[in-house]
Amino acid sequence: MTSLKTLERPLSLGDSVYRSLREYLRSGLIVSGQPLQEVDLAQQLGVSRTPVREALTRLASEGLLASQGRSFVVPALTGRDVEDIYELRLMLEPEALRRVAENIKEQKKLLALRRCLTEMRDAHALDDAQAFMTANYDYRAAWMKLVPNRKLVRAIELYADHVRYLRSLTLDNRKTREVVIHGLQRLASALAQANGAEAAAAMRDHLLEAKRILGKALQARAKGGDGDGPQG
Amino acid sequence: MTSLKTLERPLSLGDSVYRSLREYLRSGLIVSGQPLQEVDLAQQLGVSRTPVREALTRLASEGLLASQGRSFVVPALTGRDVEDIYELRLMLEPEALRRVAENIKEQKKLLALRRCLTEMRDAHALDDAQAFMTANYDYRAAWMKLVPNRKLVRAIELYADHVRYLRSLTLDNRKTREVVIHGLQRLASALAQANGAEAAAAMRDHLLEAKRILGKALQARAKGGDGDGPQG
DNA sequence: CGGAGACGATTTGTATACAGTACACGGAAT
DNA sequence: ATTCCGTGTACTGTATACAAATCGTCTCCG
Repeated sequence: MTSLKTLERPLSLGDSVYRSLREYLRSGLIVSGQPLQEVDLAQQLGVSRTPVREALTRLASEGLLASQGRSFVVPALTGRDVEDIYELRLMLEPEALRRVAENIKEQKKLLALRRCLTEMRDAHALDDAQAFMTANYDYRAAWMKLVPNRKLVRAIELYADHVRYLRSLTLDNRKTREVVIHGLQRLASALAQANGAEAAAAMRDHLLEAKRILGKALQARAKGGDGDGPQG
Repeated sequence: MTSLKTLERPLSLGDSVYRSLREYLRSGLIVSGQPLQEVDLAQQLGVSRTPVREALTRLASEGLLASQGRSFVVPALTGRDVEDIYELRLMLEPEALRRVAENIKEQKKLLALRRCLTEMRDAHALDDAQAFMTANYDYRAAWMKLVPNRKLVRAIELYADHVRYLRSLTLDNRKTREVVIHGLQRLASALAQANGAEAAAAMRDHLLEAKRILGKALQARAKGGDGDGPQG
């Protein structure tokens, strides 16, 4: 036998709560405003405060929650935060894809990527924004799996999720989705050709474009809202 | 009054334990091998298991501990890990310093940096490796404080500490310390001139050099040891 | 003599109880 | 009427008790 995958143990309540809360945060179901109270969450999830506390601690340590006074709150992303996150992503993700392109051994590994692209195209044809976003994140997960440097993966994951729910603001738009598909097609081609420089450039352009569109969407929303940031 | 610093509340036991353990890990006082047992740690620190557990969870979530079976252990850094970490640092730290150089408003902010350099030189003259390392990390903390992008800072901090205690292997060497001083002098000059490109290049060369020397030291140690990695 | 199974001990996972603190609400005094 | 102070409530921080699971050891059987 060569390498056995460590079989997943029946994950603990702490882990379950962590995953649930994380998913709620990503999807925007828990928004900033109400302070996250341990007893509340515990009752809603049907567990005691202990695993809830553990999950909150972990989330805070990853920056998905901020401590305010004694309790945790969902931090409101400012325009500055978004700028910072994209600056960081521009440092990491193009380089990560360069490494992927240079490490492609068999084209087989790119199959999943192509499949996600197809799903995105289908969803776009059906004008299904939700399915499009799902396929979009699957695409992302697919190439992230190919990054050989695991520390790099962790660093990317540290912040990519933070703007995830914001993308729903922009991917509702038909034109935006077309631009995204085009960019990711270019990226997939570069990977298929094992062209590291082109893959990096494609990702760079994709991120710049995403940031530009997101910036415009946030500005438009701020004009209609209270103007203290993208998230209220 | 303009802006009052939020006075630090008497930090909780959970935080205290977290800081203590983190410091022990950094200094190499807790090494991999013995599994970290909650009751043990709790008794040694004079607290109950609850805050210990909280601290362990946080450390694990930051990658400073790994879960093995049910308990946490100090992960052994492999040669591959070191490679990955330096690859990541090369992506982030030169760019961070480019931003610092481009954001220098007043030379006053560089005073702390110069002071640390002086301390390093003094320590080197006295052949005090310990003081040299301390000054070295103060230097690092000084420029990190000037990085405008806080998300970038967090990403850098994610892994910089992981190889920290390994540096003691190399900074014992006189010649190494000279090289380090030279590199950081070059960096300070670039910052003083607000030359972003030169600052980035200086940091890049510094990291490459540090990685090269560390690699050699690890190889030498592996030859004498059991060869399963830098940390036993 | 070796292996397998069972039992016991040790350790983690979870719940709950208790203590301390901060915040809010109300009353009284200026 | 407003402000300050006091009391009460609600929440977090910590400890401890309890449950479940895993690991080691010992014994018994093949």
